[in-house]
Amino acid sequence: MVSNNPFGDFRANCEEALEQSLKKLYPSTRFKSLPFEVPLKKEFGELASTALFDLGKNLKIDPRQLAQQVADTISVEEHPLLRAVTVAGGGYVNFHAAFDELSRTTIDSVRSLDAEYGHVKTDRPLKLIVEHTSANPISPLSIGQARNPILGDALARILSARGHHVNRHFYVDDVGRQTAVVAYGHSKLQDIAFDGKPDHYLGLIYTLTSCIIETNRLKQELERNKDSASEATQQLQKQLDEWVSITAVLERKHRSLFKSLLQSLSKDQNLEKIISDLNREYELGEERAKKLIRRVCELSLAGIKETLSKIDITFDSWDWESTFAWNSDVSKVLKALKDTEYVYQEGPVLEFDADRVADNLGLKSKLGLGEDYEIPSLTLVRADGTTLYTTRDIPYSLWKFKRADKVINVVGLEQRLPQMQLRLALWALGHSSKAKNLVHFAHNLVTLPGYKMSSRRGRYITLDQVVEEAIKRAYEEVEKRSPQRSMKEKTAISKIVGIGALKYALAEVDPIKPVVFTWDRVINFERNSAPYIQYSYARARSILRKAEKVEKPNCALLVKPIEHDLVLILARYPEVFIDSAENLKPNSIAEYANLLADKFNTFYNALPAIRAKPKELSEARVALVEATSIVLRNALNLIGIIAPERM
RNA sequence: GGGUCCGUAGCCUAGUCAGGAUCAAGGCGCUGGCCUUCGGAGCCGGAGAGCAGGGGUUCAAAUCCCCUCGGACCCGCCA
Repeated sequence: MVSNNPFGDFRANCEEALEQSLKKLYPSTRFKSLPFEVPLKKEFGELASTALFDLGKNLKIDPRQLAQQVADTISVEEHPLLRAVTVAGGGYVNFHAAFDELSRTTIDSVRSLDAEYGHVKTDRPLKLIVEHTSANPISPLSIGQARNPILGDALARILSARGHHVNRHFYVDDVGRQTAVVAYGHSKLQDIAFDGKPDHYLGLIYTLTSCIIETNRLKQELERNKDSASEATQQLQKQLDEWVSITAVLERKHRSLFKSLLQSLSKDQNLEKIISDLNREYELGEERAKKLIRRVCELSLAGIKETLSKIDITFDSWDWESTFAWNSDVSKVLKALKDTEYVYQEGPVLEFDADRVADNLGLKSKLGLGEDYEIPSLTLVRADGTTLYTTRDIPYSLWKFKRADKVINVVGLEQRLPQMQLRLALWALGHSSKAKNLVHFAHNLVTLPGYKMSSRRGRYITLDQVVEEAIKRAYEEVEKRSPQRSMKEKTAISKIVGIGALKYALAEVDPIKPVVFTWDRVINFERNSAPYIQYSYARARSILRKAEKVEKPNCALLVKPIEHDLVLILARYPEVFIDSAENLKPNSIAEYANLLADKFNTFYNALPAIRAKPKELSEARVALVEATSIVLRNALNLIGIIAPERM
């Protein structure tokens, strides 16, 4: 029999058995759901129920006695995956699996479902949009942001394996001050040669331009306030000092570029105004601005795409933010919002009263907020008539919901408030179901020890750098361990291993927790890493290349504890997968893959497969190896990591 | 000041949402073994925490509630 969830079948057997038994013993008592848990020790079986603690308390009978009654009532013959039911502790009912049957079902199922094994389909397939990465097209992707594409891509793969129809969208954030800054800087430097990727070049221009503008602004402001020795002045001075020191570093590193940029910019009078004019013109869709800004965004984006394609991350749709500004979607939304009671004018500025929406619709507790917490208002329109990021995100969200039932925004933790305001805006507009189906998948950042990366300050390690280093280090490892392979093969392997290591390091940690960047952490080849799992896979494949093809293994011959362990882990993969997909937990797949690799290596070391005697045992073990290799590969693929045949 | 999140061995991480078993799980590092013909990026063993601290709820708390402490993030006419 082929099952897409062998452990789930075992669980169902246990539930049936317990339910029937309780019905027999206590016909009048109704049970809502019977609690089960996976025991920590092998001697306690494969699944245990704590249902009798509760019942015992209600009936004022020792739970242990009840458990014994239950165990006595159950006849395991009626449940194919059940071998024995025992009682332990203060009243646990322990269910022991019939391994001959469980092994057979599991191994048969894995081998026949192959790439589909474990990826149990949902009953309610949805059209989903996973929006991720969505980096500003003004600088290269940094390692600080790198969890976003890696987690976003893993989520998309997992949800798609779950049977949802998933589209991956990249929101190109081309509207806003930052693109005006880089476009302006770029426009002053037409013919400078730069070897390297365009996003790296533009990132540098962005930093240098920001630096000059910022220093300038702070100096002017200090000049204006020079008579008052207030706290504000001190603050300004402090900021200026920071920028001056940043400038010093940049000037030293990029002398000629900095010099020519400074020369050009100093000819212009009011830099602040130039930037905000350019921003406004772009938002209005004026040709001059379009020419300048689109050009730099496209250049940057080409570089970003190149980076992403290196790590095998692709998108179905590139959605330009400016589209929504230019096609009147933004103005329609603003008009609709103005018709609600939640928008008010504050001088020239338009504000959205998010707090009131939450109060009126009783949403605060749903949003996890205290009733007396006041949600800050959101500025929709600036004094100069331009809109803000979150404002434009409202029509974009509506646009996404025309194409999907549910939208998952993979966005940094620091944007919690704007993401919440965005949802509240949808509620205010009457789109409550859309608001409910808008999910902010919040993740923490990768930080450098001691400080946060900042592209404005030019303080970042690019993802390109890390990828390159990862591949380089992987090559050295391959060279060390498999010097006999051809150069071509070594290169191919080192890509798979290096990128795998990087992805795994960022995917394995709970997304909500920060990751502190160190090279050794992000490029790790030892246990608890992608290379370790990949190595286990390669070992399994190596056995399979040498072994004869097994048709009908007799899995009941697998009787050693480690063989049972391995079967059990394989059997559990579908439940791990379902939990990971339903609760958006890519890291649990990473964790699982590592556990499976661990068990496999123990097995590998303890028992021979090919040369086991008799032949039937060897066949059964080879089938187990094959099943393991399939599940290792399936799990790795879900987090975007390739399982190599050799390494 | 207000809000959200995090705090598990020297270090990194799982377990916390859906509370359970007198060894709290892995990895790094430390340490003692294993070159057993299927790949040593490996395997087997040892030492090392009682889950930030304190109260409470419960038959049962790392897990739930409250308080305190420490750290991160947010409270922009930035994104």
